[in-house]
Amino acid sequence: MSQGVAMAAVIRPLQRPVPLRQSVYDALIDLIVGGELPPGQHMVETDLARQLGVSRQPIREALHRMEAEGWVDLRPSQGAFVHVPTDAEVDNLLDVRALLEAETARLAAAVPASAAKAAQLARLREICTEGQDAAEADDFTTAVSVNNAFHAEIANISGNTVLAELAHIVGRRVQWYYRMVAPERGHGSWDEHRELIGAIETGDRGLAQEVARRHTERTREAYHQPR
Amino acid sequence: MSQGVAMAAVIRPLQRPVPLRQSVYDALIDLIVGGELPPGQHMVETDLARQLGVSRQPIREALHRMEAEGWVDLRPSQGAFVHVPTDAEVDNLLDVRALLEAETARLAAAVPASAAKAAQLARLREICTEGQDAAEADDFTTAVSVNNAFHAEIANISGNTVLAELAHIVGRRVQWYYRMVAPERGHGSWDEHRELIGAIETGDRGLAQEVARRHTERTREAYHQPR
DNA sequence: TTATAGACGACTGTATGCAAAGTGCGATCC
DNA sequence: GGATCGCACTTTGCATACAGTCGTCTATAA
Repeated sequence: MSQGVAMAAVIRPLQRPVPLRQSVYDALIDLIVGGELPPGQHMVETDLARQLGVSRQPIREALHRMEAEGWVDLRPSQGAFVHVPTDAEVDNLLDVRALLEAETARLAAAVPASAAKAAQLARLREICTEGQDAAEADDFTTAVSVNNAFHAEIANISGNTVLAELAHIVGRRVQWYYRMVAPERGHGSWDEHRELIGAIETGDRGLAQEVARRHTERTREAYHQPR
Repeated sequence: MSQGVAMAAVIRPLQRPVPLRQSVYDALIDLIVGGELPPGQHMVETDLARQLGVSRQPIREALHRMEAEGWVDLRPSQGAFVHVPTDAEVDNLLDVRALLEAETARLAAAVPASAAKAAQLARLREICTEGQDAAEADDFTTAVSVNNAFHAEIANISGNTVLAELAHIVGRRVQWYYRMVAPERGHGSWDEHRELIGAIETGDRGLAQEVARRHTERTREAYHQPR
């Protein structure tokens, strides 16, 4: 059967020009996570615009999105301030993350075995190896991004996109908070990650849920450790 | 003890001038939930601006926030379209809501009894009565808002503000989807609500969690009912 | 010296303008 | 008659301009 376009299977929606607001959004989050913009900092639109070489408009749009995701607080007629997390809020956020990650893992374990799932599991193992390498090399930056990729992949397997998005947003904020108190090392518990993969592979929902929850709890302990 | 300002306990941060974008945001959500803007509808900034009597700027800002919360899809250089939920996505969202509401209820049940909690429980019962009245009067609009108030109050009791916010956002979207398929009646299961209150009051975490989950599951059944 | 009123400066909120990208329609050619 | 190319219109993306508000600093009076 001939089609108007050859190789239709390979053609994808192709990447439209990335809006400036998106780049600005990414840049600002990096600045916050990286610590250049400390909590409580007043983010003056004009300054940011000049520094990033754009007008105030994309800056504002990025800030609004960041407010919706909890990165900044927007006080009317005063502008944007980097969000200052209280201890109680960090606890709350960790609770939520535990909840979301556990459910994600449970759903992923519930997915019946298939060729697609096998491929995703293989990808998970691959990510694990990368993470371990980064951890051993004390490469914190890639360790973080690899960790994100790991959880994103599990969310992928689970098949619940809504849950995946929420987990992603919450996860990034947790990483930010975590980095503020322990900037020097990632929680390189890649063995736990492997255990989780196993639980997902064998389809043991309860175990997957439990392992994920325990894993998240460890972050809380690390956070509350006396420093 | 005399203070510079009398009645300090009553004074609150006071309401700063509400930005236009906020009003626009509320108005647009009402339009979507109310069905004036059907899913897939192209929301032209200029038209909305003229209809609401403001410039394009506040419209854009509201649209960006609405995208972050899943109300509209923003296609680059094409504009905003009212989000079209797929059946799979509705299921996903219902799963997430079940998860969030159940956890909220569990946390609320875990809060130790106190004068403050007693007052909140009383408020819950009050809301229940209002809801039942509205349901019996077939006043769907207030029934919905009362239902929202009910869940918001439980989230309040739970003390986890992060969870509360998430539950609120997800809950509103569920109500929208639900209303699209069953515009004529609310799910007036106020007896279940009362059962939930009881579980929270006696501090039975497991029961509270279970009741909340069951309650949410009923929504799913109603949604998938052949129509 | 302290408290208060006034004015100045800075920043946000809103509106408008301009250029580029996209879409749809019509003319044209096979 | 059908498909394709090109043009014009629509709409967004970004920039700029203006007005209102808030915070602060200073000068003045008690």
